[in-house]
Amino acid sequence: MANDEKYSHDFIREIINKDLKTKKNDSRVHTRFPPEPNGHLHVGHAKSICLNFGIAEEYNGKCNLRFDDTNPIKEGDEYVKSIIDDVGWLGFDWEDRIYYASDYFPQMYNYAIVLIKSGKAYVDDQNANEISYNRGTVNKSGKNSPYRDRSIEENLELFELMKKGYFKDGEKVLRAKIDMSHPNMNMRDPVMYRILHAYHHRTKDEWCIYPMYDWAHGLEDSIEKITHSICTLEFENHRPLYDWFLKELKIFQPQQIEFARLNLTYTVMSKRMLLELVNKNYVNGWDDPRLPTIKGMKRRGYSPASIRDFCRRIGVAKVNSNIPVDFLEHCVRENLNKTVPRFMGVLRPLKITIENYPNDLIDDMNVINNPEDANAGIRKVPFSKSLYIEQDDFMEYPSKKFYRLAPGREVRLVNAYFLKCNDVIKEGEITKELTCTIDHNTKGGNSPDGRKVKSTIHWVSLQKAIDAEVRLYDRLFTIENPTGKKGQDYKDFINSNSLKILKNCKIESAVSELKPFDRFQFLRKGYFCIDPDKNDKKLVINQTVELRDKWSKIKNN
RNA sequence: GGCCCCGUGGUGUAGCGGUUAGCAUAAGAGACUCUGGAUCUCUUAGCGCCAGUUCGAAUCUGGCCGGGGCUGCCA
Repeated sequence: MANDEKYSHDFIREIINKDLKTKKNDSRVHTRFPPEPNGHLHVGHAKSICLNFGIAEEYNGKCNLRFDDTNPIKEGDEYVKSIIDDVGWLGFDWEDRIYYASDYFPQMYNYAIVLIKSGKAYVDDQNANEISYNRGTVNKSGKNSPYRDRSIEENLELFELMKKGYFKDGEKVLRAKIDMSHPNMNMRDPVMYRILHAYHHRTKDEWCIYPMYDWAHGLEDSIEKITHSICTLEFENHRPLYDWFLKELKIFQPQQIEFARLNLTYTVMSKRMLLELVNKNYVNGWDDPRLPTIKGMKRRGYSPASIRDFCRRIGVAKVNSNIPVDFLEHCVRENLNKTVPRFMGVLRPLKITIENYPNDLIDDMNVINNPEDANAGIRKVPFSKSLYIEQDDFMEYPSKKFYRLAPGREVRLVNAYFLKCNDVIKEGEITKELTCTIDHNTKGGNSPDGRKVKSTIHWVSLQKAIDAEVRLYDRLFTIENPTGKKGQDYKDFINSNSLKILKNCKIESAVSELKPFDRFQFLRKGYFCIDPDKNDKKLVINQTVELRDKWSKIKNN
């Protein structure tokens, strides 16, 4: 199965294939997704989620959802809930395997005692500044702590007192005894435990010492018998330490594998910046559709399938890359095109009156729901003497390449009639209304005489249209890499026009039946979804992404 | 100055000693179309550099150049 053509062949799967061949780990494949519950998930996490859960699926293995909650100061329950929601929404199943690093605190403590007893760990009384100073620099080796050679008995006693709360925050730490002149800074007697008299979202006040990432993470993986511990590139230099702890303890040793995290153009992905954008109200909350958060993408109308497809298609490697956000949008369009129904909505309405149509007649037209899906069927859409069409679909003095409606010109109203514009009613420079006629022989959209029109436009009955607020989103930043300009704050590049609200949109009434997060296409305009702000009085619609638009290129060239 | 990682079309990836260097996307041209959408066809475009090993190198070796990371009691 693992060798099947349909699966991608990245370097991680290559390692797994080799391990399977040599029957390493009894041919088990067991991964994990280990978020810290200190923020909301974003599309970068989605890449990791798809990788870890995807690999487990492909190899008939398992993937755990594990909260790496070793720092009570930053972490909280609300994030745990949010992460669980998001991973589930993306379409992955951890079955009963939802774990917390904090559940392993007692075991970690015991392992620390093992290390102390073997002379490989010691309690250090230096403060944070001293430790930092004595660690040296990348070019200068560090200095041994004056407390480095305490007796095992003293270390045991002190460590126990640390745990019992005899010391204040920062007064002591437990350190691994490795090598203060190691060329890898991580190996210069790294801190294993710090004292934090802080309330933990799960263990409450049970602990006042908390394990550091490097000490904890390998233990978590080992305890869960993870076979392949996949993380991002910045942990490459931590791998020797990861291995060192497990080897000293002589316990199960997973293999840490590092890959390049996802970067997307025109956005930021760091938790710190995302938090700042939210807290300082540059956006409206964690689920703002302009944000690359999972919640933002959900509200924007991105489907889980399209995000999964995107993550699969960008591949996984060790080169730092910056993926064009257009590619994400391409994946979204491709998925939505095939799966989502079409409706008609006029975003910027222009009234037209059909002179040769009965005043009171409202006739139902048969309109195709989705030309990409033969099973989607048709629906009835009311047609009447007065209609709204899109302002963009009319030009009084058409430019050369424009072939929509213009005075004297004929176009087709989708699934309705051929329409000809006769007069333009203006107030000053502004076009207020068009008077038109239809060819009654073209009902349904085709002419029996076989004549063609250049263009087909959408429409909504004036009497039957419903009003809606439509929110249009543009990229949040004005440059591809907002964090890449040295000396400049990423906030300097925030796009002040990233949100446009259209309040006077005229929508086909069937859209009012849709529920929040339902996705659809407004014919010829783009993909949209119902915003959760929708209520009985107000219909709110988000633009997910525009359709590809050749005309705008022609127009602007 | 130390240590670690990485260099294949514009972008993202495949390649595992012999391939017309594949795929996707972007760009350009055309066909088709009741969405200037979708679909289809074609075109442009790539192995960082220099040596070495070999009958043969994107692939193996060395050097160079370029990019990224590492000096939290964060993860």
